[in-house]
Amino acid sequence: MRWTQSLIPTMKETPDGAEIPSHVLMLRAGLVSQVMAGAYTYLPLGWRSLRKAAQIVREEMDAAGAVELLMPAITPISLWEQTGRVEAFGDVLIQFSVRRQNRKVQMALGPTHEEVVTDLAARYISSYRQMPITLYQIQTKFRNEERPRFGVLRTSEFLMKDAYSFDASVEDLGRSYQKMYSAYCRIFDRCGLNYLAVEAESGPIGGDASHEFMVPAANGEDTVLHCLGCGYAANVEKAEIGPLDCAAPAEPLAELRKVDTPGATTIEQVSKFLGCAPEKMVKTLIYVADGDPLAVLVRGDHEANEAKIRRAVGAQKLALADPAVIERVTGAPVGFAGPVGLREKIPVWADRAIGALRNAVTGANQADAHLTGVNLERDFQPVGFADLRNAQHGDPCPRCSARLTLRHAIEIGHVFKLGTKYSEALSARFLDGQEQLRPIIMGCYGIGVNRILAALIETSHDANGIVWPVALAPYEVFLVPVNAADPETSRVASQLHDDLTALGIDVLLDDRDQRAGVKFKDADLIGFPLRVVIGERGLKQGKIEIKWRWEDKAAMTDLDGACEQITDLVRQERGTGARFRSWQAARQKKAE
RNA sequence: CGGGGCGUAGCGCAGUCUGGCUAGCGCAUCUGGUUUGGGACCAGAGGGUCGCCGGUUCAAAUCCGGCCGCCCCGACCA
Repeated sequence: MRWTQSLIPTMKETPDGAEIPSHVLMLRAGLVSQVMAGAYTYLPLGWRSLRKAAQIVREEMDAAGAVELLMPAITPISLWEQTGRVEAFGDVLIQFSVRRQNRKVQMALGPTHEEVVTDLAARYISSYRQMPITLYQIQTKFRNEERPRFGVLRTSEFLMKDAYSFDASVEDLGRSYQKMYSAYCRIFDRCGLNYLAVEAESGPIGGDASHEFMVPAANGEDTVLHCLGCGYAANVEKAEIGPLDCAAPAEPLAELRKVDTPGATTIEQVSKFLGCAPEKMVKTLIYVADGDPLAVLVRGDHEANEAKIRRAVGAQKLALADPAVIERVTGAPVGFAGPVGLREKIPVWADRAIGALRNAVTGANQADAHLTGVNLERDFQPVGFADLRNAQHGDPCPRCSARLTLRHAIEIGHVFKLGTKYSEALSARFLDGQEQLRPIIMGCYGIGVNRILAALIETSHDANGIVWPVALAPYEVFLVPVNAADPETSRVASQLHDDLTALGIDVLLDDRDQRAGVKFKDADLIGFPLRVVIGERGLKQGKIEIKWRWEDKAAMTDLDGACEQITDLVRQERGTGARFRSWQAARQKKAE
């Protein structure tokens, strides 16, 4: 391809509104163009990279034994009604209706395809002999994001690989799941991503039933806890907390005292008002679990974790109580709840860290008042202690007790054991070997293909621009004729372009009538892995220049045989990405 | 949906507070010339419903009201 025949609108300046590196660089390098909030055109270069990512996904899914199909993006609303997900998705589901003759047909744009694929399975899978089978597609998904942001990281329309496994037993599901897990590792390895497979909040099957694939990045929306000691990694919603030092400090018990705290309803306000640290305070949260109110105590500087609470109290449904309920059970408006005296009215659960508090500050269950000198046993006694909070940076690892590291990350993939939720709702049943009719056991597996690009750029750029691995680069080789007006330069460049292209190398020839500096800047900005420069000086000695994007120095090589040499280099790097990886590793080491 | 910011040429911005010359600058584009290894230089040219609607005024990019759009923080996120 020649530059002048493509559409590559690179920009010198950062467009107004773009902040994070991936967004800035994708716009500046002419990969994407924004159409509206949350919707982007993939320009020729961006589309090439996106297709390469999709192709890697496709190859590895095929290798793992999954079969590709394509389901429609428009779906009948009735399918979503059957599984109750019209309500579950709410405004995220993009619904619309069309007129057909004398009736209206209600539809939704697919945000994911469990319903459609399960309906398909219900029609065609009726025997255990047809399983295991895993179906997948690479398709545009639609979700009406409340607030699209971060460039292509959170958009209302995105390319997703979604796969669904169908098994006759939980054991078989485990094998299907493991195959997908391994395929994901190969996919992200091939894409040159530094990722973590983290434990995520699991579904109905429990155990290690869900993993998210995360790329640690400063701008990631997710939070993961990672143990550098043993490798344990989990989403903050899932992360367990190791044994804590629960011995109460050797501080004498203070007198229980009520103090006026007018208008101070938050931990921050009370902390400021009374001059006490948040970690000396008890946050009392009133929840409603399956219809019954209960209180949860966590330390002032901790965050309650609803999934852990739900598990601890054995509730199906759990939500923070509304103000009316809070006022009824505590006798005070929101912001003044405390454990003292609450036990007589509702069950009180405490996070384990509460056990180590001495002379704490809590709400007084009375408007504009708090209690100081509050102590466990003397003043209140929970019905139980459990791990009820989100893990924090520095908390002990549940496996090895080393300290957990908190990192922000971009979620690029998710594997999940679904169980029978959808097969039961949509009557996808099969006959087993004992002639019993049973619901199919499912798993689902998603990859955000756009996010592969964004995550890569977010973690692989320098001051000059993107640094692509060969696997994802829009073009593998960038040919720069220094002076396009020089006939010999242009002849050699053109020949090299044709020869490399014929050998199956993705090459872009910068045939613009521009000064060399402009071309070099764009080469670095877009980040083509291998830059080949053809200049008059070198040509006089029969030499051209070759440089990897991630290296500082260029190497001169004989024009004679250059085509083969370039082809070899690209092919090696295609296979292993070894050069890219070692640059990444060196860079990471430097950063630490 | 709460809080904040922004909207002027393809892109980045100044001008708005304190209303008044023909709405300006840099980049990009076009023409001619000189250049040609890290975003060249000279001369000239084209390109604008100042987000939209309404109001105030002799006069509105500028003041007032409403709306729309974009970005950031928060809430939400199968």
